[in-house]
Formats: sequence, C-alpha cells, structure tokens
Amino acid sequence: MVADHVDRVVKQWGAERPDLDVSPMEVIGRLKRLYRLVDAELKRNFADYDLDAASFDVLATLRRSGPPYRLTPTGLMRSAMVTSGAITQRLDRLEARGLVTRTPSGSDGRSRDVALTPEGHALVDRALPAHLSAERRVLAGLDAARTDALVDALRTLLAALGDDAH
Amino acid sequence: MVADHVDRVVKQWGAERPDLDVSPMEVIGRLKRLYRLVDAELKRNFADYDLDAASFDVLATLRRSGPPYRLTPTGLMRSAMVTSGAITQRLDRLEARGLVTRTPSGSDGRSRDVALTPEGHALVDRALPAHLSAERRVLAGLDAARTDALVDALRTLLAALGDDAH
DNA sequence: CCAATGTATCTCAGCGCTAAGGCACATCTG
DNA sequence: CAGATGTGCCTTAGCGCTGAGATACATTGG
Repeated sequence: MVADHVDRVVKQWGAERPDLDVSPMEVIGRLKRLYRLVDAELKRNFADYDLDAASFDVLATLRRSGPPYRLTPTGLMRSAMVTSGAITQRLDRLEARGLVTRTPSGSDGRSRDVALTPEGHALVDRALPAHLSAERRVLAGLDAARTDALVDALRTLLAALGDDAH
Repeated sequence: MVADHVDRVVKQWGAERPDLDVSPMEVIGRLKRLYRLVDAELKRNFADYDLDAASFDVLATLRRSGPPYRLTPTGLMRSAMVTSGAITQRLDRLEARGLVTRTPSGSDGRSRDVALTPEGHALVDRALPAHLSAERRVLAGLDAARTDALVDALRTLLAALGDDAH
C-alpha cells in the first residue's frame, strides 16, 4: 500500500487534531482528487473535436435519447445536474454552431424542442469512440474485481443520496 | 439492484450504438454524478461559516501542516490541484478578510510565506467538525465493507494516474 | 562569472456556471 | 371560470477558475 496524498492529509490531521475522526476524508478526499484528474484527462480528448465536456454532454444526451433526437431544456437540465441558466447558455453556443436547433414545442407553449442537427449528430458520433477510449485509459489501472466493487459502492451512495427517483 | 441514472444511460447507448462498449461509463458517469452531489452538500455547510470550498481548502491545508502554519503558494497549489492564478486569487480574498498573511520568504526571493492568522486558525477549527459531520452524512449509506472497497479502488486508480509521487 | 534555463508568483481577459429574478403559459381549486 | 400556484425557459450580475504571459529571482553548466 503506497502512501498517497490523502494518506498524508489524514496523518497530518491525526497529529494536529487527534480529537477528531477524519476518516471520511479517506473517501471524499480521494473522490475529489480522482474527479479532477479524470476530468482533466477527458477534457484533452474533447479539445480534439472542438468540444468541451458541457457541449459534449448535451450532444450525447440528445444522441442517446434515440430518434427523433429531441429533448426539452428541462430534460437536459435534469440529466446534466446544472441550473436552467447553464442549459440556456449551452444551447446558445451549440445553436450558434449549428449543432442543435431550438423550436417551440407543439403541445406546451412554455416549452421548446431541442433537436440534434445532422452536423451535431455526426460530430457526437465521431467524438464518442475517442471519448470512450479516454475513459478506458483512465480506468486501465483497475482490475475487474475492483471495478465491480467500485461500481457497487458508487451505486449504493448515489441511491442513498436520492439519485434514482425520476 | 435499483436502476439509477447511469443504468438508463448505458441502456440507451446499448440501443443506439450497440457497436460500442460503453461500460467505462458505469464508473465515470457515477463518479461525476456523485462528485456533484457531494460537492453541493458540503457547500451548504461551508456557507454557515462564510466560507466556500476553495477558501476552506486553503485554510485547512495550512492548519493541518502544523506549526508554524505556514506554506508557500506553490505548496498550496499542488495540494489543491488548481493553477497558480487560482491560488493567487484565493489568497487575495483570504488576506483581505484577515484570515492569512503573505510575507516575503527569507530564503528565496521569488517565494512568499503564507501564514494562518489567529482568526484564520480559529475559523478553520470551528468549521472543521461541521465539515466532517457533513462528510459523514454523505457517506452514511455505505457499510464498512463497501467503504473499504471504495477506498481501495480509489487509491488504486489515483496511484495509476500518478497521484502519489511528491 | 555569464548565459541559459528553470522556478515562484502574479496579472488579466475570457469563460461557464450559479443564484436570483422575470415572463409566459399551464394546471389546480374553489 | 377566475385566481392562485406551479412550471419552463430565459436574463443578467457576479464569481472563481483557466490559460497565456509577464516579471523577478534562482540554479546550472560552460
């Protein structure tokens, strides 16, 4: 067991505040660091396709929703876990690049239909394999058993935090 | 096993792009969603102490470093995994609030000593127990075995990504 | 000792997001 | 049906971070 950054943090707290139990940091601290490293790595790949994580997220959400590749801003907002203002701005950027269109919804006067254009469809289909490769590269150090255990733990935590009721 | 958001994503991709293996998303997708949920939860606690995650991170790094509670901006930058510009700005804010001081380093003319003031020290000591409680609350759904497995997997991944050599 | 390179910090424009609020339309309730 | 409440989307100010670059000082190698 190699000592990592979080091991040092925990050890330091043990010396400075021995009255406190800092063991939750073993999880949260590593979660945060891993997220940052993974995010930085994936960002490099998106740049090859003139994309960023936010834009790809929208395009991919539309793409995987299946024909007619059409969702509402609210649907995209829920999926992305960002505010409505963030979605508006993402769509502004994607619309300006001709990757999505926004049209009034037929059934609900408040709503809009966001649809993938052929260009948007082609771009996400092109970027997706490289994105998956980048994800696989990031996870390459994990054997199958640890991967399963990780997924199980993450799923349990997400469920406990209410990330399944839709 | 309850289906969660990522299960639906994987299922959608299986229908739309059966030629691709999207299993890495089982890990990366959940990691991202969990990070966002945890971050939002911890942010609520920081607000009670007029802090945010960035400011708390700096104060806590100085605090746990032990007497004389003094580090360089570079040390803080490495620990926080942000750019030097971000640290400069964090320190500007903390210095303006009287929570840290910046003085020229004696030994290296390029460097600075960042030190916790008594006010900064008191604030982080006050906020820390509540922060740990918030972390424990977030992890409450995970039993001991899963917690150990999670830490093991995260540690393995971090090591594979080079997050231990300092 | 000098020149070249490396390191530490700061500056700043640009970016994407949040939070708060506004507007239009939809739905519920008496 | 009218009023109250809820929902969907957009607007905008403000914020923290990045990325590129500048400056000053340190170190290395001839």
